[in-house]
Amino acid sequence: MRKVTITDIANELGCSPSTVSRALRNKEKVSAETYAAVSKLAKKYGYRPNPNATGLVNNRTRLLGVVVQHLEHSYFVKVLEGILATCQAKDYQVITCISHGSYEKEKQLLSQLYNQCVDGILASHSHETKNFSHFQEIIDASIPMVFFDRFIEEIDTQCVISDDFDGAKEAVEYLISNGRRKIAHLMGPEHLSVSYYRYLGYREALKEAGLPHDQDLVYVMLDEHGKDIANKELFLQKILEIDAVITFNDSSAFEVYKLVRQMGRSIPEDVAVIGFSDDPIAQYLTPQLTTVRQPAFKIGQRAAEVLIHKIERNQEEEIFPSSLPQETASTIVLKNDLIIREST
Amino acid sequence: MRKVTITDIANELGCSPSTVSRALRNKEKVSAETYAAVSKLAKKYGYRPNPNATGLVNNRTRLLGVVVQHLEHSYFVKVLEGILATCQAKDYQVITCISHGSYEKEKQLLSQLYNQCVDGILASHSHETKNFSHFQEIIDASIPMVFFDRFIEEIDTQCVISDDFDGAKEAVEYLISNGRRKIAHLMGPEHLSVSYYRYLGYREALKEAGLPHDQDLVYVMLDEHGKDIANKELFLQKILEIDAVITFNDSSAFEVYKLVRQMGRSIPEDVAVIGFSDDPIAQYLTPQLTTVRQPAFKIGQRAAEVLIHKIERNQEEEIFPSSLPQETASTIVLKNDLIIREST
DNA sequence: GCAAGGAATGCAAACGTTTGCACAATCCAT
DNA sequence: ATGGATTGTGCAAACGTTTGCATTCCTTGC
Repeated sequence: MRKVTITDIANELGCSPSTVSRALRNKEKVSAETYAAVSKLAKKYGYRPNPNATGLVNNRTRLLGVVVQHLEHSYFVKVLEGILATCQAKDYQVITCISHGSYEKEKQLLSQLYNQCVDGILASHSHETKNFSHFQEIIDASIPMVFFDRFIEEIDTQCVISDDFDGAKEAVEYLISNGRRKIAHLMGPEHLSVSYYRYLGYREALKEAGLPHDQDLVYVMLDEHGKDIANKELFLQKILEIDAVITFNDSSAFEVYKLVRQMGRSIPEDVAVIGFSDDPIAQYLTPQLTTVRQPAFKIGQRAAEVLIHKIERNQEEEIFPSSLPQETASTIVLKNDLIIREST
Repeated sequence: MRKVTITDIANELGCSPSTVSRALRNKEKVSAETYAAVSKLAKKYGYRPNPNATGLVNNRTRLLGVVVQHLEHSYFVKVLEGILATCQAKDYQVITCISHGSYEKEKQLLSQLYNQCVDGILASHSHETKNFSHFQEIIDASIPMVFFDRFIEEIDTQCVISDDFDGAKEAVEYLISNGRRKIAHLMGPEHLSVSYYRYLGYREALKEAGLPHDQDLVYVMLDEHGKDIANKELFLQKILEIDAVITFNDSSAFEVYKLVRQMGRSIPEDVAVIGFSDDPIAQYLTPQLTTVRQPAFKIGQRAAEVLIHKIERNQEEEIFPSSLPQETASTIVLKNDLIIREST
């Protein structure tokens, strides 16, 4: 019941394992007959190289690690699907890890992946993480690493994100073009770069349209779903004056729906609402939610492509040292799409 | 930049690698001093065994494969989270694969996992799969395997599912206890065992309550989301007569919402609706959807536990052949919960 | 007829572990 | 003192590959 090895084939053929190895990887010269005989037997027995053995000698595993904070939002699931799609095509396997938003867990997961000898790591850091030295350690150990969804200033490596500034800006421009003038913003948790970029996009659109920026129209979510909002009472009163809201994500748009109704106003007639992400729930809300769709799948794909490119570049580098120019840290920014539905 | 090896430690200590190995695994006797010295150095350098090397000699990788048809329903995501939780605790890594509902892809993924030398596989077969020989081949190659979510009669191995019969039955009983008498069922795709069990549960509840079973109240979904229903026109007309519907999943309950409204009736006053799964969308519908919650996380946890138990049992078996009684194929059935919301 | 060159193959070391066996040193009972 | 356990350690093989070097055999050219 043992899997067939290169030695089994060599024995049956009466030649040495090295010859079989060479024939299989078609690298150095073997005679045409040997090549044919080996190929035939290998096919017959469905020979596959033992990844532990090749891993040991080549010092690579074709294993990639993914660290993500949770899979509750469909956004991260889609990113993961994108990663898996690319890895499937390029013949890498993916080890998925969830940090549950915990800094300690994140540290632990990274060190596990390091010990597992993955060829590279894709990560989106947890909410809780303020100190990024555990990522730096991985990079220092020369494990290629690419971040997605979240940009980390402190760390000098590649990153794939979506253009949140532009996404928010376009959404607000659309509201303005529909005649909305008093547009509020329900902003995400303050320390997240994504919250901030969306906020800036919102401001920029107002500015370009010559509308005043009123800080009283900006409110901050204290949790991921918008159930808890700073200065909620003020926001409730403001709902009577505004004609549109753009929120940080789709579940918080649902909370806004409730508040707007609580104040006796209707969507979209009195108040237009735009969410962010295009979570499946957007289509199940009444009215269906207009939202900024992030290219989640594509983010995953690109991130994996960048990582694999980096890995294979390193591989070459080892064979021909310094044949390639030094790669610079770069950030790939993908465009969002505004999906217009009934709430605007 | 190389990781520290057992030999490095041995050299620094002036002893042989075998001594270090023994000290680290604390197995055979080493002197107290050697043990202390080795432990100290190992800790100092953060020594971790190379998984390729241990994998090669022990013929195990602490890698598990998961094959799932997609991650679009939060159900499968939660199962995956459960699997990851157990594996995290037991120090296994998980390679996730998505079949996208394709039989060919499923075959390909299984053989990849086999070639990768995973210690075991967790799988839920794709919609399309009618022939299960590729699973049988894995089992014949003595790779431990456990199925979840879907039961396969043809294959003799362990399986973890939820009690769909009972879940549906309880839901219908609840409707009856609320005075509903003409209860329709929107059934899932016909060849799936889950569809059938839910249907049977529905019938059983009617029977026990002494209500007639009317086949005109049962309709079949032609897709996963219930946008396409066999005999849709008939169903529309029936909506005028019925006072409740239980659907195959939550997204199809949303379609039923639309149809009920289209016929000018209201939920829950005229028609109560119950879904299945407790997808997050259930809470975002208006009215919020009563649904049968499947213990998805727990299913994943249990499936992984069963698999790991099987793997470690096999391990022992190799050391002490036939010391343990033959394990029998068994099915673990977990209970569902009825989550009561506004739609009933 | 023989050296030079090339093609095809084998040998052996290496990757980092584990483990059966052998050996040396120590201990206790006779 | 002598013998047999007991204890700690090292040697070497094994796991399945890859690969630099050596070897063999065959051309080919003079």
